Amino acid sequence: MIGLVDCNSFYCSCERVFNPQTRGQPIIVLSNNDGCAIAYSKEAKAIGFGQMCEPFFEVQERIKKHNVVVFSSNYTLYDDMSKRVMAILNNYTPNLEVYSVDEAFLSLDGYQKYDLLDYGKKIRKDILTSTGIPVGVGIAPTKVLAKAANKISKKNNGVCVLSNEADIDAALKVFPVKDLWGIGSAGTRKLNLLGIKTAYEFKMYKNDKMIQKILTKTGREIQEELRGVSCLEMQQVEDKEKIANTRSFGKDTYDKREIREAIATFTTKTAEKLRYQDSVCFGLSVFIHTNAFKDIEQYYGVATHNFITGTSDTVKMIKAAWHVLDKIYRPGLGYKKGGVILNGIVPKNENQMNLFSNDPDSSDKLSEVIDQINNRFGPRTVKSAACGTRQAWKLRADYISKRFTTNWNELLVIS
DNA sequence: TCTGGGGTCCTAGGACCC
DNA sequence: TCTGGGGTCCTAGGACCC
Repeated sequence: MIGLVDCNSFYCSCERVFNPQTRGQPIIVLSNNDGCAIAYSKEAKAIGFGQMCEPFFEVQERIKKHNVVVFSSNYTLYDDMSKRVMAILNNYTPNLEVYSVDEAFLSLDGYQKYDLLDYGKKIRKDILTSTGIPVGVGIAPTKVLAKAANKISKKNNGVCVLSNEADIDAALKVFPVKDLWGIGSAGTRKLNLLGIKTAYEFKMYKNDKMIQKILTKTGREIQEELRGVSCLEMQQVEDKEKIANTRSFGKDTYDKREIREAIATFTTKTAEKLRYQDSVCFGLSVFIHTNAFKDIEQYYGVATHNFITGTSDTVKMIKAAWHVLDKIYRPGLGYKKGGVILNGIVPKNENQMNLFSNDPDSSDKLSEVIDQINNRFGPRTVKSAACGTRQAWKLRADYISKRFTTNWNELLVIS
């Protein structure tokens, strides 16, 4: 059996832990740059919010009208709360797969001898009392079914166990196919054309070749999982194959120097993430983008630099990124978005050395020391001057909460 | 005025090789 | 007039997830 534990309205719940006066009030959390609403508490959903990434300025009126509490996103806080939740879950299974910041799969093989409903309730209570975060627990024979059980649990006291065929079929008969994990809008449209509306109809649909054709291997696996055949194994934490840092700028930016600073900053962050997983990269792509929401001529510039040997050296990577930027930059345009994406990522100890290269990462030690300082004294205590000091391109965060759990200066004060 | 960010997997089709 | 066949590797783009 597999369990899926998922935090309810995770970002909102994190904010609420440190702002208990918001209990019972609708909360929304905004995306980077305060651009869109991306998370809603259940009270906010109840009064009609819930559309993913609805532009903030379009919902302003309704926010005022309903007295909705608004927060900018505070990823430092959410990441730390996530770690706390996962640490607790680790006590309940020998094999935990952290699937995202707010959910995890638990292998429960051999746990059939326990009352799984009780087990789910216990997990739920433990996390709530230890962290203040409410969660839903779904338990079933496969990942896809556990996901479905989890969704059902939210209307069902927070725990749902689907263990035998009859219970599973009864649940699937009233489960819309569009709510299945892995079936998005395109897949839903195609399945509807075949007359498939519920998860049960999908499970029973006999023409496997047709499913393979319209939904590829992914869709076939979902179908098998509905039938109780496990196709999606528990995964180990693996190194990332791509590392990105991309941002919308606070305003349209015409100044190339500002864009150079932004690109240097993005590169610095990707390099840090790269070193954190002990890897090097062979490719570094840079893109810049005009404002897609404006009725102006659009330009999307993108190009890649390939390194001869893998690197994770910030200085070398910024040089490369700037070189790419020079190639794609077109003067006279207002840029709204930019980013850096690393690819060709391999573990550092598998790095191919080039026989003729006379260009070792001289600053391996340097990067290491910078990482140590920044770990100890806070992010970007030391950084390359290329990142600039003014950072005029920076994004907005007008409603940011404090980093209650990770910064001594921002602890919650109770008076 | 204001419109997110970071990932994964799969497939088709091009480039290349013999 | 007629213009191989089969294989691998790589990448762009679509779909999906949170």
